[in-house]
This record gives sequence, structure tokens and C-alpha cells, in this order.
Amino acid sequence: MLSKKTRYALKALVILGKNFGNAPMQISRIASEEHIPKKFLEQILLDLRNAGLLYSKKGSGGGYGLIKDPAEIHLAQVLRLTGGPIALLPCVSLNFYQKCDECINEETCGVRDVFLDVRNATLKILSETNIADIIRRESLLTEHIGD
Amino acid sequence: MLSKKTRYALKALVILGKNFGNAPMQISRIASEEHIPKKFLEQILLDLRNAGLLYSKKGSGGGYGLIKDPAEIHLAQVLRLTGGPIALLPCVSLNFYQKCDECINEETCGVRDVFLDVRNATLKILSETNIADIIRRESLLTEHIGD
DNA sequence: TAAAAGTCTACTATTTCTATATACTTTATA
DNA sequence: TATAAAGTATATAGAAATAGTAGACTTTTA
Repeated sequence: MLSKKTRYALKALVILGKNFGNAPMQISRIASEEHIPKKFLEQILLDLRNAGLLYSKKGSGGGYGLIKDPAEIHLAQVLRLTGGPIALLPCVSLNFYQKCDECINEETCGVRDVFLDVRNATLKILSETNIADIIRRESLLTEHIGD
Repeated sequence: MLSKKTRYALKALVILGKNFGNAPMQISRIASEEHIPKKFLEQILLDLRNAGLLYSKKGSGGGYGLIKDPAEIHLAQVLRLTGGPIALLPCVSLNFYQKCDECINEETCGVRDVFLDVRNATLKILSETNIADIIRRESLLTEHIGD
């Protein structure tokens, strides 16, 4: 399961993506529009800023905005930044590898072998999908209500 | 990430799968061979028994064994039994559905839409793979050491 | 110079996960 | 038929991760 942190980060990036090119948007506005606890969101946006996804502007008229084009922010990156591993087993994670302590021989572990496949399938989707895609999907879904 | 419980369950089912057709195998043997805390494993095997995957036999010469053929036990089933949802978002889970409390409109949520795809990809693999497959993969991997 | 807005660090509460403890039941067999 | 082997059941403790809150500080604009 994705953590709340990751979910909130995705929601925030989507709303900031829709706002891309305009004046920065305040934390409190994002928080209230997306039903996210404000203080929690502050931390998350800071992380995203420190990771180079967002710029921030202090003072009156300040707020947050995307630095990159929404089409260049991939979900895999967001998950890793905010939630950690994408893989379902530590021994199969590319960016957060850890040996399973109970495992006898990783090289010949059949369970691991299957979850390698799962990771590859998940990663394919998450690294091919970006924030702009999500916004696009949202408009498609909104158009087709009642289909 | 899979819980330890799920990982232990999978390991136990694999070793019991290899033993399928023979006399039941004791908890303590499984625990020591797979490096699983015995008392924890007891609970897990009980759950799997109550779910209809294993039979048990008490007393001297007793132990646990698979009821079904290893080829009929799918990973999706094991994960659901021991760890809960396969999906990465509660609003996208088939067996453990829950509304995301921050979500405004589930029907038009673009994030949800992507994680529906992820779930489908994961579920395809996990419902097509069974314990016998894992055992088969293990022998293939063992044969090909050093390739 | 005051208000708006982000920054930073620390803390607390809650939940979930992992593991252990203890007492009990059933079965085989000597 | 007593004893040991093995599973059954429930409770509880400890640890780690997650979620959220608090408060004081800095920068910027009007």
C-alpha cells in the first residue's frame, strides 16, 4: 500500500501540474482543495522541493509551483521520494535493496524470482506514467461520466 | 512490501509443496530449515489450515501438509490470506476495498486510474503463478548457477 | 513595519507488525 | 494407561513505521 504521504504528494503534484505556468499556489489552498492536513502537506512539499521537483516562493503572493513540465515527472520517482521501495520484497528492490534475513540463497529463490517479475511489471507502468498523463486521464474520465 | 508473515507463509508452502504426498512435516522442522521463528510460524500455519490450504495432524508423527496440489495454490490467494490487499491503493482493491478518505471523486480520479492498471498487472502475475511454479523456478535457477 | 507565506526541527500519538508466553488438547506408543 | 510429541488458542509485549501536530523562525511584499 502507498503511504498517505505518497498519496498526498501525488495529489499535490497533480493540482500543481494543472496550475503549471501560472503564479505559485499556496499550501493552504492545496490542503483545503485536496483535503490534506496542512502541516503534513508542508513537510511533503518541502521534500519535493528539496528533491528538485518544485520551486517555492516565500512571502505574500508566494507558494509552490512545478519546476519541470508535468510530463517529465514520473510516478516511479515520486513513489521513491516519498514512500520508498516499489518492489514487494527488499531483495528485489533496485533503489532500496536489502537482503531478506531469513533467505538461504537469494540466487535460487523461487519466491524472489516471481516478485522480480512483479516489480518489472509495476515499474514499467510507473516509469512510463507521468503527472501530465494523470491529468489527461482525469479529463477523459470526467468527459465519460455515465458511459 | 510484503509482510514477514506473508513471506514466511510462502516459504512454508513451498517446502510443504516439495513434500506433497509424503508424511506431514513438523512446524519445528520447517522453522529451522527456513529460518522462521517457530512460534510465529505456528500462527501462520494455523491460519493457512483454517483457510483450507493445509491439513494438520496432532500427536507423535504429526505435522502439517498441503491439502491441495501445489499447482492449485496461487500466490494471489496466499497474499490475501496473510497480508491483505494486493492493490497499492485501498480504493482499487478487489477484496479489501475502502474509500480513500481524502478523495473527492473516485470515479474521475486519475491517480486511481493508474493504480488500477498497476493492480491488474500485478494480479495477472500473482493469480497465474502457483506454488508448483515456484518450485519449478527454483530448480531452473539451481541448474543454471554460474550462467 | 506588519502580514503573508514558506522553513525547520522536534515531538507525540496511533497503528501495525513481529514475536513471545502460557496453558490446553489430541494422538501415538511404550 | 501414562508419557511424550505435536498441534491449538489466546493474550500480551515490544518495536518500528506512519501520521499528524506544535511552535518558533525567515523571507518577501505592500
